[in-house]
This record gives sequence, structure tokens and C-alpha cells, in this order.
Amino acid sequence: MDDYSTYYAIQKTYKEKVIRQNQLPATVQYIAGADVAYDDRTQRMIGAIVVLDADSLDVVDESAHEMEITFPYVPGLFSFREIPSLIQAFEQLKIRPDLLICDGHGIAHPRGVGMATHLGIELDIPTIGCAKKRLTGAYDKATLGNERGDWLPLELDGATIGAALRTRKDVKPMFVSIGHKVDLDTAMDWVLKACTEYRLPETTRAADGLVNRLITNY
DNA sequence: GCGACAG
DNA sequence: ATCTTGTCGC
Repeated sequence: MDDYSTYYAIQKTYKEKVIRQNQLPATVQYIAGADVAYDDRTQRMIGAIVVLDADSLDVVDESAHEMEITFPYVPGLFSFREIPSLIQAFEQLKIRPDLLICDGHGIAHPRGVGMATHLGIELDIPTIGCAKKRLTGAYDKATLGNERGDWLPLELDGATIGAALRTRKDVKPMFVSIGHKVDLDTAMDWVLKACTEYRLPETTRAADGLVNRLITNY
């Protein structure tokens, strides 16, 4: 468990497959959130996808999958740890979402292939990276406004890889980036639309709530 | 060599 | 991620 070269190679091929243009359906009816919870005692994890109606944000479908933890947590290879359970959960859904908002980064990643991008390419659906913490890239913290909707580009090597977006007044910003098949502006629009009362989007909160309920009872 | 480092 | 009490504010 110390030679990750094969995984870096996979990321290198995936980086070329990312679609940065908007490829959402004309009408986005369903959006989804994904999250995973762990039980280190049993070395098991539960991944879940929760689908919400894009307008009302009511939960319309959800699915979870429990399995063994097979990959350690390594910043930069995070997706390889969570994706197996999320793929399984996704396949069991009755309602396929038009857009998936992930709890982690998209292309705002050292090699351009974070969780949201990796999942988007494997599932071939539009995805957005929406992380609570910065992984790479920089922005002028002191210049970022404090109002909901205020944002600054997250830059790396002179390129914009994402955005530090304030989803509520006076809270720490969220880090939004393209996952797959969406552009950054559209991604920020959807994240803001999904953030009604909390810093985190309702999609992420719904998935987080589900996996934590399940992990507690097993 | 010294930090930084999604969940 | 997960482990955990109180506390400040709307």
C-alpha cells in the first residue's frame, strides 16, 4: 500500500476526458448529492446517493451501498476510496439525476481529477465539485466579500480551476469546481440554488444525513 | 528539507 | 472522515 503509480496513471488518462462545457439537459429536473461514512472498527463503509427535486429540493429517491474499505485516505487519491460504494449506490437508483453535486473537488485538484470529475467520467453524467476545504489553488482571502454569492476564482499556475464561493453571509466559503459536463458559472448557480439555509448544499446534507443514520445503526 | 494536504 | 462539551448568536 505505498505505490500509487497505477492510480496516478488512471488520473492522467481521465484528465483528457473531462468535458468543461455545459452538457446539462434543457430542463434539470433532478439533482443529487453523494456522501460516504466509515466504520474503522469493522473496516466497512456506506456510500449513498440522494436525489432531490431541483425546484422543491424534496427528496425523491435515495440509495445506499455498504462494503469493505479497500483504499486508504490519501489526499489527491481520495476518489479511489469512496467511488466503489458510490457507483454501486448510483446503479440502484430508480430515478437518475441530471446533475450530481459531490462532497469533494472536481478539477480543483493537483492533477485535475478530483472526486467529482472521476465520478462524472465513470458515470458519464454532469457533476460538480463542492468541497468544504481547499485542496490546491489560491485566492485572495482578504478580498472575498462576505455576502451570499460573493466569490473569487481559485487559481493554479495562472489558470482558474474553480471558485471560492460564499454560500451564506459570513460563513467560510465553499470550493466549487467543474466536475464533468458543466461550466464553472453553471456549477456555482446550482450550488447556490441548493444552498438554502446552510453553508452546505441540501444535496450534500441529505446524503450525509442518510449515511450517518445508516452507519449508526450497523 | 519544510509545509500543505478534499473526506 | 471520526472522536466530543460547551458556548455564542439569531
